[in-house]
Formats: sequence, structure tokens, C-alpha cells
Amino acid sequence: MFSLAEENYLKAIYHLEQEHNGEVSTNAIADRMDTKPSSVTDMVQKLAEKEVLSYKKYKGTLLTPSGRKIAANVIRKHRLWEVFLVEKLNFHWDEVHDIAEQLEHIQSEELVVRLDKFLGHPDFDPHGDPIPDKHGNVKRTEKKLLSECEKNQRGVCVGVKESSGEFLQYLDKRKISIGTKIKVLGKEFFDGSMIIQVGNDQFFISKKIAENLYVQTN
Amino acid sequence: MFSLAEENYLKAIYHLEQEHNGEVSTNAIADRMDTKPSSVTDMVQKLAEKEVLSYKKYKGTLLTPSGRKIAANVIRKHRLWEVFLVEKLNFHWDEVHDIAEQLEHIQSEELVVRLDKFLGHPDFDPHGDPIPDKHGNVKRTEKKLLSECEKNQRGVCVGVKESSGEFLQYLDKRKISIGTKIKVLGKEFFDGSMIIQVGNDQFFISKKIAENLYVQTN
DNA sequence: TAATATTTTTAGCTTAGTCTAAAAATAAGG
DNA sequence: CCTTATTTTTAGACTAAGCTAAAAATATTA
Repeated sequence: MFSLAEENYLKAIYHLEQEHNGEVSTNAIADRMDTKPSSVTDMVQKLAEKEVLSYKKYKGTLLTPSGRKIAANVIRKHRLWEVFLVEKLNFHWDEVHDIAEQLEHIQSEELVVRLDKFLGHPDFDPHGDPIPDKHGNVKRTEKKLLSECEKNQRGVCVGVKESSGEFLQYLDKRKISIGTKIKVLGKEFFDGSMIIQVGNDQFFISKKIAENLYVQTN
Repeated sequence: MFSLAEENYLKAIYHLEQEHNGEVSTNAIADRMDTKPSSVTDMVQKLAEKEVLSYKKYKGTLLTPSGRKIAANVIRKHRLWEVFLVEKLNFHWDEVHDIAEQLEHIQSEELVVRLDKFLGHPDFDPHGDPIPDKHGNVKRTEKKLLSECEKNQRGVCVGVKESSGEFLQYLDKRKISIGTKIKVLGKEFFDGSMIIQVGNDQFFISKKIAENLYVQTN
């Protein structure tokens, strides 16, 4: 079993590995976790003992497959709880992170299985991030900004970049939410504005909107 | 803010106060918490500093009103989560304790408010124990065994003592669950058996059944 | 490539919460 | 009411996880 602190280190290293794809430096971990490099060194040595990551002095660390699986499971729980908080308890997308940060450490295999079922086996959390499956595998799909899409491309809304109340209300009014299918009907060169199709409606959106909406294209 | 360990001490002391109604001894706490008396002394002195309980050497402890409120809030969360686990995730009554023991420490006022609402403001947990309100007040209702009821008394089923699969199935078959109203129509002296009314049905139950069913009489 | 800057590690200290062993206070029994 | 038993507290040590300050390794740059 891994302590709360250990799980948080594994999670941070997991995310840093994706971002820089490759070894993760001591300082990068300290930064991310808002702690001191010396503390990181200690913990990383302990985790290396437990064989959830490999570590060579001054060379950075890499998760082992087992470490990666543990981290992915914590992230799975975090994201499932976020779905719960938003879908069932009607929290807003931007209010749930701190609570999920606590809930992700609850230990019970069965709880995760049942929560997942209760939520209808969601693939994405309310921010559009993919939820790893029980084996720690992530559906690596291209998540990109709507503004990066070309004419005639189709995508599914999977999240937002900004999540201010105004923006969410804007989306609400146009019936855009997680899972909404969007097609780009036209795109203007000079200002980046677009005409898109949502359901049976077609409408104009500015570049600013398109730059804050994530879509998943397949 | 109180640490996980502190919250657990407050909760244990709260329960012990009810049971022995009065001061709680160091050994009693150690027993309940599965720890050593010396550890209890340390913690109790720390909590006395924080003014959540009063403590005189060798004399035992008593929660202060503020300590009692904190404890009741932890218990409130524990029981709300138990309702969630049983009602929404379909766990059995006897599987939920360990998970709720973890969930009770999640810190978020708003979460509790919303969870409570989501569950329909329940008054009792799946074991029939009352859920303290947000101010820490508990509906102090007489919870007693059905076997202790007299002829013509009415009560609402609020829990079970034993919770084996067989027993739960027995209750299920007779449509008895939390909230079910029961009236004692007759009681036999020599074997403690009863005739009871449940909805429109009347039937016979043995002493053993009556001794494992908690009812709330008003 | 030598000097300087940056990163990382080590050494030693701190706090929370626990433990054991021994001392002190209280309770019980003859 | 004195002796013994029980309960409680104290003293000192341990572990996990963090910190600071200094030393060591690596990177950068003139």
C-alpha cells in the first residue's frame, strides 16, 4: 500500500513524464509539488526502493510499469470523482479539483468499480481529460483546440481551456457541453472566426471562443 | 483545521461519552482506538490545548461544545456517505463502514451540503443510526429493539443488529426495510414471539427476529 | 578549459503521531 | 489503613515527511 504522500509523488511524476516525455528532474518535481528539492530526493529514493520508479543520482527518474499503473489508478479515481461531483452534485467544472484531490486517495477497489458503473463508464472528466481504464491504459486521443480544426472537420467537445462563468453560460446558451458533436462548416482567415454546426443549428463563433474549446477528433 | 488523527479521537470520545454518559477514561479511548494509553494521553493533552475537550490528569476527558460539534460533523459525514454507498452504489449495509471511515475526513462544507441534498436529506444511515444535522444536533430518538416493545406500540424500522445475508433476505421477503412502519399487535410471554402489522399485512415473527430489529418509537 | 552558475544530494533538525518501559497516582481488598 | 493491583502519565525513542544549510556533481559560459 502506498501513503498519500507517495501517491501524490507518483501522480506528479506521471504527469511530468507526459509533458516532457522522458526522465523527470528533481527540481521539476519539487516545483510541481510545491516542495523542496531535498525532500524530493528523499522520497524518490524511497520510491526507487519500492521499485515503482527507477532513479540514478543526478540523472532524474522514470516510473516503472508498476509505478505508472499506480499513478494512472489515482488519476482514474480523481477523474471519476470529478464526473460525480459535476454530474451528480451539480458542481461547476472549476470547483471540483480540490475535492477530487482528496477523494482520489480513498482506498477501495470495489468503490471504484461501482462508482464507474454508477456514472455510466465515462471516458472523459468534466475538463475533457481522458479517464484511464482499470488497467491504467489511457485512450490517447487527439485533444485539440477547436481553433486548430480545419473546414469540414468533425469533433466532439471534450472540455474547455478557460472556465469562467461567462464562458460556460455562453456555451450553455448554445447547447454546447461535454460530448456535443461539432462540425466546422467554415473558417475565416483574417480573424479566425468560424461557422459551426451543433445539432441542427448553425452559427458563428469568434476566434476567442474557438481558442477556448477543446474537441476530440478521431 | 483538525488532522485525521485528531478527528478520529474526537469521534471516538464522542461515542464513548454517549455510551458511558459522562467522562471518558484514557484506557477506554485506547481500547476503542486500538492504540496505547500513553498515546492517548499525548493526544488528549494536545486536544485540550486546542480547547475541544477538557482534561484533568487522571480524571478523564469531556468534549467541549466546540469539540462535540466537530465530532458530530465527522459522524454526519460518515453516515451521509454510508447512505450514498448503499442507496446509490448498491453496497450492502455491512460493507460500507471501512469506506465511510475514509470518506468522513474529506474536507468541504459545500460537498456535504450537496451530498445531503442529493440523498434527499436522510435522517438515518443504513444501520438506522441518526444523522446529526449541520449544527451537530442529533434527533435523539429512542432506538430500541422490537423485542422491547409492548403490545399496541408503534415504531419505525431504523436498523438491524445482525446483518447477515439470510436475515436481510428474510426482511426483504416481508417488505421490511429502513423507514417501514411496524405495529405490535400481540406478544407471547413464554417465547417472546410477536404478531406484527406491516402495511396491510399481519404476520408472526419469532423472538430471534424481534431481537435483531431496531425500531424508533416516538 | 577554467571559472561560475545551477542542480542535486547529503547531513542534521523538526513535527506529528506512535511506541515501550518505568514512574506516579488512584482504586481495591484484606 | 496498608498492601497490592490497576490506571494513567512521563520520559525517551522511532518513523514518515518535511525543512535548511552546506557540499558535491553537473552545466554553462567566457
